[in-house]
Amino acid sequence: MPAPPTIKEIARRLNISASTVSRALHDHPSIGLRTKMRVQQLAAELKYEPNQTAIFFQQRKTFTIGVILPELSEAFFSAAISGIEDMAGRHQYSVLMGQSHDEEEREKQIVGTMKKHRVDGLIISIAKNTKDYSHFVSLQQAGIPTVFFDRIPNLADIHYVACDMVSGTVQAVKFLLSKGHRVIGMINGPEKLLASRQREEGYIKAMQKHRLKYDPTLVVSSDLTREGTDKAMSKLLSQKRVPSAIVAFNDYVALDAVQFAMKKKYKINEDLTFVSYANLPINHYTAFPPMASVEQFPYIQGQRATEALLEILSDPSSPWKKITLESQLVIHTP
Amino acid sequence: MPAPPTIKEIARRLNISASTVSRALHDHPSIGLRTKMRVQQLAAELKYEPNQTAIFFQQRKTFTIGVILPELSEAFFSAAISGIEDMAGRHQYSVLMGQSHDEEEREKQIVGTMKKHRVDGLIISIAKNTKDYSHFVSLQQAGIPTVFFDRIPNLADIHYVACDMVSGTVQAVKFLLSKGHRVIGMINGPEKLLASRQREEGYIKAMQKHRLKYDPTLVVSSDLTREGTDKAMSKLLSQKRVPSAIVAFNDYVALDAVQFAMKKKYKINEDLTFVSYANLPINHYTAFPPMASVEQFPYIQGQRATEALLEILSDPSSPWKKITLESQLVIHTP
DNA sequence: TTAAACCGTGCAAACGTTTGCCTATCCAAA
DNA sequence: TTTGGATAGGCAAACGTTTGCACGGTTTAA
Repeated sequence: MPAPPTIKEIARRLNISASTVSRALHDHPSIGLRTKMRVQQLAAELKYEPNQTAIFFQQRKTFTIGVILPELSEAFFSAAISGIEDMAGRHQYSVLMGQSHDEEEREKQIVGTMKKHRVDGLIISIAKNTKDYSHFVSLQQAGIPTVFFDRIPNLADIHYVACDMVSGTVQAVKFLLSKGHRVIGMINGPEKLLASRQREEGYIKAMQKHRLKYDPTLVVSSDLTREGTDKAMSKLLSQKRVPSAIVAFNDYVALDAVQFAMKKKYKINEDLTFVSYANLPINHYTAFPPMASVEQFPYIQGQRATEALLEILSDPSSPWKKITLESQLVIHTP
Repeated sequence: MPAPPTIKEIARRLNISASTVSRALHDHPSIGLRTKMRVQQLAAELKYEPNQTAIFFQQRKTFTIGVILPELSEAFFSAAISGIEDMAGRHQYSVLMGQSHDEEEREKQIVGTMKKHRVDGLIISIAKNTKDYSHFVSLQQAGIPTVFFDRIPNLADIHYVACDMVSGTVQAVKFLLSKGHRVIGMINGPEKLLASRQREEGYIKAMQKHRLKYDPTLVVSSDLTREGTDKAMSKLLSQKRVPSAIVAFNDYVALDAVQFAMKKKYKINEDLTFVSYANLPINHYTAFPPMASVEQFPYIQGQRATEALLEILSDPSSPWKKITLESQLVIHTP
């Protein structure tokens, strides 16, 4: 491993100055054709590659964006990161990765690393139990543009990309109504989550539009564990008005709920129809998938977040990006 | 965004030299306690953060490892990258990501970017249709240690981590034999793949151990598309000896095969038992998952690859790492 | 009392690249 | 012959940090 060739080296060999070499390599107009050729040829011969670390340092810019996600191995996030990487790559940006494992401490630490690496900007989906936002504020102070994505903190002036669950939920409930269901249950998530509130809002909205009265006992909440879902299900199925269809908070919940219902001898999607929110790529394959899923387009969200960030980077005075994608019901045709 | 504080700035304010500040910040023994304190206090006040880009440049080391994978959104790879990130993070390394989308061109381009970024080392799972390895050779020339992982190129002197499918296949076939199956089919992948050869080898080995003769007509191959799998299945099910159990190349193939079999009114895991190789995290949830899966531990593979790379980085003279993990049969208890 | 040892600090170079400004040469127009 | 403008290229500083070496001062041992 001989030291890689540098501009200086080329300059020395050609008996010209480093600045000339640099300009020649960049096709600067004030360099004569002769020298330009000589430089470029020698550079090719030596397989010269610019030392980006030097350039990053000198330009105070790294052409790198940091991405902090809760869990890289979750289908939703890995789709998102795929979108991020594609869009970033298309614009010659690199992607630095970190996963918080939904822990606030780790998240703060990664933010620190990213800051030290002098990433040009960040895309973050915050950890579940992050309560303190000081590390995000410090990013603002440091002048590192940040686009939040999917899980966004409750702060005033931020850029974000998120997916509105209201519209998707309205579609989901309407779909069930159109299939003749009149008693529709919902297994929602923890009440403090924005995602939960949006789902409930959509549920109510759809019912009202159809001039049906909203029965709160049909909306139960699960802590998203299997036990929580089992509890929610047994509550739902033991009430006076037993639903003929259920909207589940997400695919994991739906699958738990399906298993519960199967144990109770319900015929899935006959006695009891399920609709869910997609995070698993499996509907194709499961024997009793939900009949329809509200799709959140993680890949596209990732792309849009990256796009937004790149725009901010090229125009730092650009206004707050508040991008909301519409979720959309996808009906599974078996 | 005022310019972030630098060592120079601290030095100026304290009327001492930059070198003293640098040393004080690093707890260098030759700096007096008084100055050390003063420096560290001011640094804290100013929220000084070392400019890593300067350090990277100066140290010719970036504490960054590059990862190039075919597809970030595939469950197998996203699990792997999770392992990589965890292990890297534990050692204060960052991870730079790239996905090749299984295209040779893109792969080469990413290798170039990684080189320019001066990553300390690389972990690569090569693209399906990469035929030309020159970009990998150039990495060697540039002195960038590279650990290949799962999909490894056919080159002599390389580091790699892979998972041996032979042992897992032997276990899988044994498992089926122990369940009383005597006619066991296999849907294998394209014959040129190492992965396919290993599966067949395992199949034969297991049969021989049980003094059963190897019937080649029971091993058919699919191009891994649904159509290919359907074709393979219909071949398998229309022969004289119809298998009562099938070993499928992977989960995707297995699920396609299951659907095919269901259409033909087979009762899954009763008339026809399936065993597969895991790449989906869904066995828990599917109604008719394979009865068992050969697990390849992508997360662990990722970790081990990273471990290996870190060792190489700390001891560049270390010998070629050729790490083979044993695959292992996991029996799904419903 | 002198020399040696030690302590705390500063100097300056180096890492590779870019860029504002200056200079030298040449040619043409006045 | 002077002026003036291209044209082609060099100088040097700057980015922030680290580190080998030297320096002046104080203490310690002989």
